[in-house]
Amino acid sequence: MNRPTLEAVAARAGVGRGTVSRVINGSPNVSEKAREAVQQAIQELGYVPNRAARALVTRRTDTVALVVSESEFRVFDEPYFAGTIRGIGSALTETGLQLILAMARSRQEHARLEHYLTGQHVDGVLLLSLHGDDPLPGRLEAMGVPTVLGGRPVGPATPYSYVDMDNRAGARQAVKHLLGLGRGRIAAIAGPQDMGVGVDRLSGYRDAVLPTGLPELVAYGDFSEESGESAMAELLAAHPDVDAVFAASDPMALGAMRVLKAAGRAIPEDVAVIGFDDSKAALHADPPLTTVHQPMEAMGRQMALLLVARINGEELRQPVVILDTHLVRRESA
Amino acid sequence: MNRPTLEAVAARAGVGRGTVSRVINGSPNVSEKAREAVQQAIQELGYVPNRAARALVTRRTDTVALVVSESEFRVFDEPYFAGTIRGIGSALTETGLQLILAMARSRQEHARLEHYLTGQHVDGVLLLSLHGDDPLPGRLEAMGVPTVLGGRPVGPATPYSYVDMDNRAGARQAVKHLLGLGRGRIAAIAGPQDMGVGVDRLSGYRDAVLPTGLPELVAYGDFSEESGESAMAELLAAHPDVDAVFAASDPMALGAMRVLKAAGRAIPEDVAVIGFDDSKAALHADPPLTTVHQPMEAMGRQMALLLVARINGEELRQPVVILDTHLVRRESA
DNA sequence: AAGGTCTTTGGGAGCGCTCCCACAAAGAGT
DNA sequence: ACTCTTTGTGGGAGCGCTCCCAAAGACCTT
Repeated sequence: MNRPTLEAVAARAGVGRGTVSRVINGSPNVSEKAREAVQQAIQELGYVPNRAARALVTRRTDTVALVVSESEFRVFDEPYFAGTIRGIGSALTETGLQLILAMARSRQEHARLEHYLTGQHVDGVLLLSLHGDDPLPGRLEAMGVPTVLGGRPVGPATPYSYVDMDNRAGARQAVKHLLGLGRGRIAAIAGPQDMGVGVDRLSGYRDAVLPTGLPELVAYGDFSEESGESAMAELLAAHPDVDAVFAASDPMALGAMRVLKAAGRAIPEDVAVIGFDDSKAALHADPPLTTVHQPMEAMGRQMALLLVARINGEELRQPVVILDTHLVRRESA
Repeated sequence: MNRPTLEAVAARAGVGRGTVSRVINGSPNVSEKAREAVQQAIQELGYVPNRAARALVTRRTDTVALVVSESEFRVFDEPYFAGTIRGIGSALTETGLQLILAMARSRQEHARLEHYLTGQHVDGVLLLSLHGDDPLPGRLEAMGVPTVLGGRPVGPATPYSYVDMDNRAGARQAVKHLLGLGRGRIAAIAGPQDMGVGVDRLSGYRDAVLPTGLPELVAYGDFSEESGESAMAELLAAHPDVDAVFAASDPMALGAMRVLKAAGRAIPEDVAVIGFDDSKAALHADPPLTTVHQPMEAMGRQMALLLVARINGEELRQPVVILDTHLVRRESA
């Protein structure tokens, strides 16, 4: 039952440890004959290198962590999560790295997690949907742990590398579409303003509305369906004449639609609605929700690729990647 | 920048390596004085044990893998996934184990994954929603890797340990509720019959229908919304007089509802609908979907706990855990 | 006071690997 | 023929930890 070691392979192949190691790590300076002998021995013995032993000497664990911290614990429920993790997974398997899922709910678990991540247990860290000025990325980078964020962090010119959607352009395009429909009382249900996504999607709305001289009607939510409902109720109370809504997330748009319907407004006749995410739920909504598509799987892939490049110490021309978004027209607007 | 080693801590505390190791691992035979000195040194140096070094000698990695294989890659989209992983995460952090997410899309990645998992890189494996007679759990156990399944595997009396919902009882209860409503043409949209869940939920339906002498009207789906739509269409064509539907998953129930509405049937007046999952979407459906609740987070926790127990070599009286399900009555039935 | 037991301690050995140095073998140049 | 490379190879050292053994103390007994 005991797994064979490098030494066993060497003995079997009639070579030294060094040669076996070279074959395994693809060193060029190995004779064809030796390589074949080693490969056969590996095959016969079913040899699998011991990661721990390798990690001990190389000081690399070939492992990266995807951190899901307390406030974003519900990411699992969110439509974008599946795509992102899929992208991360596919990019990572290609490079042979392992993905560990690090979760932290309480504050003390958070501290423990930071301790763990900085304690040479992972080669790099992937951080999803950061809120506010979370100190984690700064601490990690300070300890020499490469970190890549998913979504622009708030604050001016942070030094972190990240992958993000072009949220601003997407929002702008959505609102311009509403404008093109002849709507004149366009409201926005914005996301949390302590997140880059939240800020950027609202900026996009403003970009489109400002030049027209039309009023800015804004309510805030936290991307959840419930918050979309209350924001819509608020909007409806303050501006009964609203004729279009741009919601910064699909769940919020869905919540808004529910409230609008309950208030007797026809969609899109009375009020046009556009969401953001291009989630599955948007497609199945009634009426199907016009929304802004964002390439989630690509984002995951890019995050992983960026991280791998940084782990390998490559000089990055571009530590930031921005992915295109575009409007998907359906029936709600 | 170099992280301190055990030896550094020992030197600082004025004790030997052995004593530091004992303190870290909570050995009882350490004097109070030594323990304090060591703890302070650890604090001052910010010492974090090197996992690789420890793993090398203990032959334990303190890591378990959650395998998400090709066919179930969409689990990320499924409502039950979030709860399960949450439960796994919370149970695991308590025990200090790390969770690695192992994904395999293609067949060859699958082979590589098996190689990896059996190659002493993880202490145990968690397998979600197995299809058919997947050879993976058998291979893993044969190689001495403890494995716990989420959901009963098909086939009579497999030797694996697993955690499952009482799917049969839940389904039976749902159908009995339909019967209690006076419905007499109750159809089932069953899940894949190569999965325990699929089989059991259909059995529950039969348990309730059989004694009544009413006809069994069954169509099959794969738990997805789309499959629910086509199954419902099929059912409607074959049995236009159907007055109730029990779907083996919420997405299928939602798909069925869409088709029913399109066919002009009122829910629940013309056709009552019950789903299974108690997902968030069920709550927000129109009308709110009556469904069978299953404790997903508890399932995740139990899976993790079972695995940990097996890893620690505990003698298990009960290598199988079945969790209760119950009907949640809303407006669709 | 001497011998016993139990607790606590330090440190050698060794886990399986990579790194690197020394050296052998094979060409290449004079 | 001889040196000087170049290429390929074996194996010592050591990564940071746990295990375990021998020895030192502490505390009883008689």
